[in-house]
Amino acid sequence: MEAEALPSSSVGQRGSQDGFMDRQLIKHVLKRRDWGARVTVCGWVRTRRDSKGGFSFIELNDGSCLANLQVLADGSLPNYAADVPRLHPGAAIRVAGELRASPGSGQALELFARELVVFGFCEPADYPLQKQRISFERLREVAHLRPRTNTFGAVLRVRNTLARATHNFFQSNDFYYLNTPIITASDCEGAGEMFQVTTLDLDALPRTPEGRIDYAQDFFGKKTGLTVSGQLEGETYACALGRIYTFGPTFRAENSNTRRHLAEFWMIEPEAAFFDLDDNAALAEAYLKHLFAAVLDECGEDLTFFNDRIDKTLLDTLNTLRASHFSRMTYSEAVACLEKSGRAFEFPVAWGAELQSEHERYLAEEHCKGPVIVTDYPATIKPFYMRLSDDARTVAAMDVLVPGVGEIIGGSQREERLDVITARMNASGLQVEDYGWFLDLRRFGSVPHAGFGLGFERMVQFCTGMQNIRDVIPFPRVPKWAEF
RNA sequence: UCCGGCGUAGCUCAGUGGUAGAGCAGCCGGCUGUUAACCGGCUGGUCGCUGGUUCGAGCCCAGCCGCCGGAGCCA
Repeated sequence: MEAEALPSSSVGQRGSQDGFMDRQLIKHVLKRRDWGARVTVCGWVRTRRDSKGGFSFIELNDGSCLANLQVLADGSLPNYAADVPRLHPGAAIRVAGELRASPGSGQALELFARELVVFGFCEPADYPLQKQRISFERLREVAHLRPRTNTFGAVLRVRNTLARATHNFFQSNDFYYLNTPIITASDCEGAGEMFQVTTLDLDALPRTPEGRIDYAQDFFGKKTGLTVSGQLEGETYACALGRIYTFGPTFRAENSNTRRHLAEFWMIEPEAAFFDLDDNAALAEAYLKHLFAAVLDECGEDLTFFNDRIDKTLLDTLNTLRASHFSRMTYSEAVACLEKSGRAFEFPVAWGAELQSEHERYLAEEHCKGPVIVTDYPATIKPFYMRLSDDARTVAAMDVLVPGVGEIIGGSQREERLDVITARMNASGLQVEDYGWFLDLRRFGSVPHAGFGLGFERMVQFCTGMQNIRDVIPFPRVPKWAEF
């Protein structure tokens, strides 16, 4: 092989004319078939296999896709003997070379290295990610390194596609992206416990003459916390601009220890004026199906990986759902269905009681065998802001239940009648004066409107088959865990 | 928070009262256009912590800590 001089790539040096354009991402390189072309890639070594014939195979991954690029490094490299034997999993390198058809069976092409530069070696004795299988539980303890694994790289790529598809869907349906506050004094009733935000000295709390904590001296002059929902603020913009959606972090200080709860998670909350419950359900269904289609169309390689390694039914499920019609039933119909099921549930089924997890699971996983939208819940088990129906027993609530994950969406048509909502607030023991601005929406030009909240991580779970929600968010926050 | 399970080598796990084991990883050697590479050897442990029972505890008991699953709360 003739030693042809290649222009030295500038990564890690200054003064490049082309900037980042002078090296390629592996996902693009893997599609090329222009043998002999000069290519420069940068990435992390996944594994190395040596031939005593004087050359080595290096599996290189740069995160741009699941697949690795096979690099062939041989003795014509001046630093072959010095550097290549030290390239253990995790080492970071740049390779410039020529594309070649691979004679081996596992890959169509390989990069024959003409230049190999090591950015950083990776000592195997200390590096947690070796070639052996590692449990997800263990990987949570090395959350700064787990994105270098196949699974977590794939999760992030799917998550990214879901985020982009969320914006695409709402933007193309004329919803405005609205940023609602992270710190708020309004507690969206029924949504959960709030994390308190304060600058008060906890060792020397100021007190009022009555002995209570004097929040007038706190940073905001009142008691504040991290948002549990942007809904109330979202309604204000929906009742002005028509259609909005939020997509931001949400915080719940519940001591929830399950595979589908986080203390910090991301939620998408569309809110639309002139929408009734049926519009709301139609929006939810269209949105979910848009997301299924997006990951199927854009994340095929990653979904195939999840289908092979995590959940054998994933691709079938998503393909079926993208073109399906979601089941719909009222709460009353759901109760009747559960009663007729002949199942011995741990918790009794009765009209007026909450649907338990086992009930929701039966409806989604066995009766409907797919997503189901349950509507018109008893007013007594839902928050004050949901619209009271004419029967005065139910509210225009809606939950979307999906197999495996459970409740992925909760929403409602909002109560737009001032007299009705104040009566319900009083009945719930809420101080009407605390919600003045919220009630103004019902006082001035009130309109029917509706919205819902979708738990983003639950959607990522559903689209990847990942069992534990802590593995679909980069840095999970749960009780007793806030590392990284 | 409640119920259940688990905690042993860097990782994944076996070991049910009598001198701590395997596979993988690592290191050394061999072999090979390899691809979860393979073959031989070597290295590697305060058995989560504290206390108790016992001649003797990884194993039995109690408390604590942590993790996992289920429930509740919810997205």
